[in-house]
Amino acid sequence: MNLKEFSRILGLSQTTVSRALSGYPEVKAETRERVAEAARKYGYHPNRAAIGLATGRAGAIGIVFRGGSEFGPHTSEFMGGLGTRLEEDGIDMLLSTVDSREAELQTYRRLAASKRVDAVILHSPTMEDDRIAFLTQLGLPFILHGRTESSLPYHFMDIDNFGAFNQAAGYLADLGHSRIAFINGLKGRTFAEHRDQGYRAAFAERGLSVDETLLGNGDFTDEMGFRLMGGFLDLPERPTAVIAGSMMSALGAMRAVRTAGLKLGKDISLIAHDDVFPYISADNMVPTVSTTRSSIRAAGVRIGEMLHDILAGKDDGYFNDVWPVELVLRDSTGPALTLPAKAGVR
Amino acid sequence: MNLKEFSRILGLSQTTVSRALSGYPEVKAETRERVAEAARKYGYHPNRAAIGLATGRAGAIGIVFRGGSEFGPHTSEFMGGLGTRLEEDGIDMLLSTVDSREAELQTYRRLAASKRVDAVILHSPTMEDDRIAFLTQLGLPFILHGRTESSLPYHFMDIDNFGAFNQAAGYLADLGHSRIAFINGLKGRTFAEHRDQGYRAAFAERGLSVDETLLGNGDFTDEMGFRLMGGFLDLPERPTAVIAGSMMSALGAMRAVRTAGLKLGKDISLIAHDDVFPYISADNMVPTVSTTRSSIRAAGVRIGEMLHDILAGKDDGYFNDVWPVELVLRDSTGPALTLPAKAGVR
DNA sequence: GTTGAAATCGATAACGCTTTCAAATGGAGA
DNA sequence: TCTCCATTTGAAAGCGTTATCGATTTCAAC
Repeated sequence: MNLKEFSRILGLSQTTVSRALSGYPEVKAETRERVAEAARKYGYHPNRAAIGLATGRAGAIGIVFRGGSEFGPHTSEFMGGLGTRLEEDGIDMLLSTVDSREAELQTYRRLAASKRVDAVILHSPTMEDDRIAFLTQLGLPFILHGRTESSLPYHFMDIDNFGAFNQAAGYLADLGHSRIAFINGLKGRTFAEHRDQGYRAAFAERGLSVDETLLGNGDFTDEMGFRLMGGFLDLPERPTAVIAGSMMSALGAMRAVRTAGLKLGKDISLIAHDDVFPYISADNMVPTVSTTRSSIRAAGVRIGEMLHDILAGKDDGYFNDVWPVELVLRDSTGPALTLPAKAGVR
Repeated sequence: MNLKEFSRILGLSQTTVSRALSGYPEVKAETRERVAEAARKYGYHPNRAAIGLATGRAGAIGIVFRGGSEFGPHTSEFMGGLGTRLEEDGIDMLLSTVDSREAELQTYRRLAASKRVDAVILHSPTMEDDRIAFLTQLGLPFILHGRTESSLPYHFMDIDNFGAFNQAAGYLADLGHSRIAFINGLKGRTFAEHRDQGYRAAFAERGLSVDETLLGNGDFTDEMGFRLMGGFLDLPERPTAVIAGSMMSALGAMRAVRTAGLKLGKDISLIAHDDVFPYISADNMVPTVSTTRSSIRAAGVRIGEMLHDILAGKDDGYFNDVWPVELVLRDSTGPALTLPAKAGVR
């Protein structure tokens, strides 16, 4: 069923039907209703390719994943939020997977040239990210989930990673911990750098010095958490607290603590960053885990909103959201019992 | 840049250029090469909407997620595999999220009517799944990841869930375990039913009877694993072994076992189903976990292949893949020490 | 009744590609 | 040199929308 036939059934011109369906004002309310109902009845949906050709808009946004392995739990949650928001506007999400950075840029070029998408969403930025310049020059609208260092203006939405980990480290320090291990994310990623800076700033503010041997980087897996934490616990002066960049690595770290025969919340304090996954809850851990908390799903929804505004053309200036992060205290954090270096007394 | 301008630059007709780019045989190899190179040089990519309009093909496949929350780690892995395969054919993946079953069907109708996708991929089937009949009647090609009971023929790709859990339960039973708890997936889902059947069959084959109080259903989260296992351990006659439907629930179950002061692999044996996530490895648990193992990513790749064949029109008959599942033994399984019912001795 | 403006509606030209069918070109054979 | 077939190229007709105008209807006010 196409517009021609559909409008013939209705006894209206294609123009009127098209206008009625797209909600243009110059069609009588009664006519519009009649058209809408008929569309429902006959299951008429305009051919998307034809709309695209006529309007120049694709009605879809693109997201590219590197390696496919980049498609982790964080991504899923984010997409869930983004998708629910985009659904409202009838915008679809187009996914691509590539195996290299070069291929990623190539994909953007293809998506732009072939007009498959109206905009793309960037994620996992590094401190210096060539995609900003590339896409700006390409003229393909984009929003970055995260931040990067760039002289060019661009839309982004990020959480206050600096503040979150500054708070976490500061809180632990104020509990008397001075040897605070840090299981951070992948080196080079902006969020990991910001977290690192926040951590260091907390120490600096208190006149404490950072022990570099207590810092580790890696992807957010249970395994990485276990390995890094195991290493920290083997140090001559083990840490009395640890900050984990994700619930996954926290899980591994907790395992390492238990394996070492230590008690969480007592011998070792833990604060983890919680992206709020429905299937891993800090409240259900034993002990419950103190977290810096920020829903990655909510971030997806927000970016969907931005996208809506940008595609509707009402983006005067650039969206530059930075969300504060909440520190939620639970049972995994407590005062430093054993003061390292000099033998501590209870 | 459009075809008209691009072909003018080349001094060829639109027809020839189009044919050269699409690999038609009636264009001289030399011409084809010249066109291909120019396309690269000028970054020409045909407008996808125009192609779609002219050919009637969308060049994309659709996947619908309910609730957005359905978008868990299993899905991500699957999509990663699927995406890498589809990439080869230049087929994009179109994602939609909906909030009800009704909306899901509605989305399929929209995708089909508006010709946004050439096929869809179904997942998370229940034993009786109305989507098969719906899509068959709609005429929208589809592949089901999983299986369902249907009188209609359809393409599917599934793993041998029956066999996997039959093997797992059988192996534990042969080690002397008779009280084997089972943390299964969501009730109603085909895979969970098949696993249940496999479990029961293992008992039946050995003349053992199944204790229904040791069976639990739930989603694949750490929390659910913890809760269900906790319940089992509180029973007057606790189980001596447990089978978990996923690594997530296994993680929770392990936590419950430890919390109860029991030792894994000794007091309690564990077999978990491993979908092979890169970020949670059975080999890195303490103790290492015996698993029934089947890469969900590989399943994605396979379905991508099927899709390729179906869209190329070379699907004589229906794809009905069922993959065997491997039982990998590690340290979490051991002989039953305490025989329940009569007081066991250590 | 008329009139004129406002409210509706419709014919038709894009949009950028594929594909059909016809035309041109090239080379082999006579 | 000419004819004829095979190879290669081209002109033009869709594909199903939207958007631009121009045409028609409606209706209040005279």
